[in-house]
Amino acid sequence: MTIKDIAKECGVGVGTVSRVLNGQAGVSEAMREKVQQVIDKYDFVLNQNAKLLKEQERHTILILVKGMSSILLNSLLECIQKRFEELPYTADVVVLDEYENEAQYACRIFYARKPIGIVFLGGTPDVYKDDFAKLKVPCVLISNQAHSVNNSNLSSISIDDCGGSSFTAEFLIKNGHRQIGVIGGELESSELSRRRYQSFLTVLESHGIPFDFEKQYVAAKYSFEGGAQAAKKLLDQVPNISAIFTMADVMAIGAMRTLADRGYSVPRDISVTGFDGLEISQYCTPRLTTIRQKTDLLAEQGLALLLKSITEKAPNNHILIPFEFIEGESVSNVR
Amino acid sequence: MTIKDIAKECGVGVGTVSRVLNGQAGVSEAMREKVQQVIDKYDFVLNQNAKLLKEQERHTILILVKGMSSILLNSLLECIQKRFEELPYTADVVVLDEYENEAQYACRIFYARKPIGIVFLGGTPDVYKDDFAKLKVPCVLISNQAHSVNNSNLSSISIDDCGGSSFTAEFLIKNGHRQIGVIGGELESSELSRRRYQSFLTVLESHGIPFDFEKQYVAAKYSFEGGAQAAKKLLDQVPNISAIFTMADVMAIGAMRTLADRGYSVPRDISVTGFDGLEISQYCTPRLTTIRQKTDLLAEQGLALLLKSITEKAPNNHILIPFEFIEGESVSNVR
DNA sequence: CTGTTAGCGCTTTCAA
DNA sequence: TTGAAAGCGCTAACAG
Repeated sequence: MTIKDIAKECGVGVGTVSRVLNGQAGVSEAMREKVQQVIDKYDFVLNQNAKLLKEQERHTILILVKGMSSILLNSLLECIQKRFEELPYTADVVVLDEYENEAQYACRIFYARKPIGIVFLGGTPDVYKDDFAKLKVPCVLISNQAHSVNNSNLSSISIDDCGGSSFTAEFLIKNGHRQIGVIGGELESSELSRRRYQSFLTVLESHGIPFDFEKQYVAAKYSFEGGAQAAKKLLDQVPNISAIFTMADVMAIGAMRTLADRGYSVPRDISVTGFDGLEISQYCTPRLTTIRQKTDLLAEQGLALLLKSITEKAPNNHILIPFEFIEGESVSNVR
Repeated sequence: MTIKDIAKECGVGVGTVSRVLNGQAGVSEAMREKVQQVIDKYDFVLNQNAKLLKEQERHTILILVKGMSSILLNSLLECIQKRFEELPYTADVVVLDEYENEAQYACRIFYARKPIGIVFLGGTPDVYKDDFAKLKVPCVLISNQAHSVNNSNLSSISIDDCGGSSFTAEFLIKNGHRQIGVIGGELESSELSRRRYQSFLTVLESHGIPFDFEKQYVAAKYSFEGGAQAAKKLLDQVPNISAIFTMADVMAIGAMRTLADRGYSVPRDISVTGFDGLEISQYCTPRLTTIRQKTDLLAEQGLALLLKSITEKAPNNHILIPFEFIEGESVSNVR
């Protein structure tokens, strides 16, 4: 069933049918109705490939999701999908493995699919800097900063990592904690982790609190298991910590698991803080004290950024979203 | 940049370039190399739309995900994506809102995109029975049963709900529980919930344990918040329960949150069981006693089912995957 | 082994 | 307001 068949059945030309299907002007009301009836009769839908081939495909926005395992990205994706319902664009979702080079992938797919823009959900511009620099369509990276990539097509929007880390540090110190362990990502490979660590450290230093990186910082994967393993190492290296600052809720939950297994009570014996503010963080016991990423804002404004680049050729932009502190029950006052 | 440009630069016909690009036989080694060089030089990639238009798009398998919020579907999607790397098909992922009619959507998109098969991740065949019956390509529903839909194109693979529920019921009873609350889905609209409830009930009855549906069953959404709210209602209606059987880990976690807030200790005061065996279930405190869905098996075999329908025109099939019981720490022995 | 060519289904001029 | 016709970039059948 093609547009031709519909045209034949109506006894009109394909042009007319096309116009009706696309809601374009230049068709008499009577004719429009007649054609629409046949279309409805067969539940006819245009062949997207032919349509896009002809139109040079300028309606698709590619959404590259880096690793489905992150709960944060999921809620982000959900928000974005919702926004697309009102948009005159089609969202094409592609899920990449965690270890793939998302920028390179984006470059390749760009030639093949000619999207009008690309949304990166998650992604590590610091790792694939060179490939990110090659992007030739408006792009936006949501949930991480892309300052360091020198590409006028690439915008980014992310939480104020530094603010969140500093605030948490101040909060812990205010509550009397001075022996604090930190669980985060690999500092060499993750700019994000570096930012969060540095801000945290700076606050400690400003309070004259020493920090022995070798012992008190443990690198881990951003996962439950990563957090659990890291906590073990941390406890072994620094048995007398009173608090653990983690760079992700999943890590915090993993760490709390380890603490429970070793007989520690959170927050009575050891306090724990998270980062992200996932839904689960307010349902686990104890509720996590954490920094919430406003996923709806991230999604909304990130998309807006991209659309502005597309429609108004606005220059790229790097936005920082303010963090929100959630005081749960996982930090105790040890003063 | 099109295949024509490449051909021109090489001084050959488009046919030759096409053959090289698609790795087809019938090109001399020398020519192949020469063409490949130009292709590499420009990082040329075929226009998918043109290719698919011509080929009548028989390479795409559509993956319809019903609601991104379910952690279970996420891990399922991840497994499936991984499998596709070895497959000669392209996966097209579409995420639908929770309240959309996935079967109707599938029918529509079928006309437009002509996928060779469709994977439903999540979905409620009992609700959209009529639309599921209309599907005209091989389809597989993963994570729910589609027995009730009379459609020879539709296969399904899901966990043995009944077995899982019965086993949990026996386990609770063995541990001395007789006043058990149940938190599940709306029985009127969810066949899945009905199955799980019925099996549970049957075991209770076989042990001569009474169950007052009005008071002891609370319907809720499959979410943290749903579980939390339902638990409140349950506690109000039946203050003397010693255990709560939930139909999802997220519900169980939500329920445990409520229990903690009301001062109950799990499992000392009240036991709780989950369903799904999500990763988080083994990181929360206490670890959940639950029924694990083997997502890798579901994904693997579900996809195999679909491929068999596609390549060998195998008849549809409804498979039940055995459940796995995970004994966590959320059930106490009250004998 | 290689080049030429006829469409795939659609949109969009251009003429009528 | 309508229909006819020219491609969009590609594959595959056919001819050389």
